[in-house]
Amino acid sequence: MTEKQRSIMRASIKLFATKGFHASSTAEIAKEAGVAEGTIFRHYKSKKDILLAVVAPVLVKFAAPFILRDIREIFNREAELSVAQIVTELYRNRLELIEANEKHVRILLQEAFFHDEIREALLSTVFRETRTLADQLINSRIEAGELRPLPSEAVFRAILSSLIGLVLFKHVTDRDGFAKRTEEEQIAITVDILLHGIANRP
Amino acid sequence: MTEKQRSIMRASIKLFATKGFHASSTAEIAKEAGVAEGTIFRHYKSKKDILLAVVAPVLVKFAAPFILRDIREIFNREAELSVAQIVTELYRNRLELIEANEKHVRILLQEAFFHDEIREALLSTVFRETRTLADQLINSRIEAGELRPLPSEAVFRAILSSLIGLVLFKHVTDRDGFAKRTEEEQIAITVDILLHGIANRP
DNA sequence: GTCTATAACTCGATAGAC
DNA sequence: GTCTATCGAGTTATAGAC
Repeated sequence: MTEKQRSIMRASIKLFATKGFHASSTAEIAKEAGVAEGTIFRHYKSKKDILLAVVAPVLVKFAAPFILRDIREIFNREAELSVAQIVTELYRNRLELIEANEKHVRILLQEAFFHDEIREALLSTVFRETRTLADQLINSRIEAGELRPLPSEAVFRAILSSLIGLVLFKHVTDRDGFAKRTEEEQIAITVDILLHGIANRP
Repeated sequence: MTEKQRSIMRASIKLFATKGFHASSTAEIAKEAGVAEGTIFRHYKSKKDILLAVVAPVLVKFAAPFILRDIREIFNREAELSVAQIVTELYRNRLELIEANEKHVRILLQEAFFHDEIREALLSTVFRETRTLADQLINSRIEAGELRPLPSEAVFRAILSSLIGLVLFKHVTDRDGFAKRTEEEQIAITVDILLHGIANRP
């Protein structure tokens, strides 16, 4: 990857995140990146290629760390971690990752509306793989009596919904300035509600 | 509003929802609407005008009271209904509304990513008012001992998160064909988990 | 229907690295 | 001398505009 290429990536991320893919012209990208327009097409065979190049690393990032790599480990070791602990760590980890990759996430979600490839990639990597691993964990914890005997699909949905809620509300309330509680407290309350919802009572 | 104008609106909504604003040309809109391209510019001074000056305000102004009306209605009967019943009805009602206005919802969400005006309008009308109404209900039910003494913000987030989860999963699993349960069952399980999470034990 | 701008994209020329 | 990254004028199609 040459310096120019990195520059094209940086410019594309900036423009796609703020104006969207369709509204950003290759001429703008070239200008923002400080390269000739032709240079863009030496490296990417089409404008859409730039988009996919921007989005791909994020998909990998979100599919790979923690949950996909470590959950199986945790699960196989008959872990000493409770579901509450796992979910808390999961939420922390995801919020951090989203914050660190905010622009990329924006682009990914925005363009998932329009491009089948991106939507499909998102579903088949992040979603499906996560779901498969989560199902194993959930079912084993149900058998162990830690969780209520609910359909694992519903439990998965509850866990993911709470995470999405945390992310959305963070952005909404941040901008409003009426978030009095710290993020750590928000996570704690959310996990408390979630666990009351899915766990067996002691 | 003339018949042609209505036709342009209808065509715009259809195209914007499926391809997005930038990917839809005025030529396409004209063709879809069965009018000459020039007609569009007699009514709207630019393409963006169709979106901002017409589509967005119409959506927000007409959608907001409509959305809130049902919520108010449901909340007004609150005395006789349990939180579980209220939330169940709310979810049914919202899912129905979203299904019936899928295209409008898509445009709103898509454009909310890019246009501050739309995002702000959504937040300051639908979101804030709903939140105010919900807060009253939640706090009164906490005082009555029906709900656990949690911050109403967190309870509101839990209720809304579950709804968002239902909507998202509906679209994902629909396309996957692995939704075995009916929507009514999905709602019931979701409400069950939610209520276990936020309600006091009997 | 027509005009003008601009979109994505091409390609021959160039220049420095080895 | 060849190779590879780069440039940027040039091409073609189509956009918005009226």
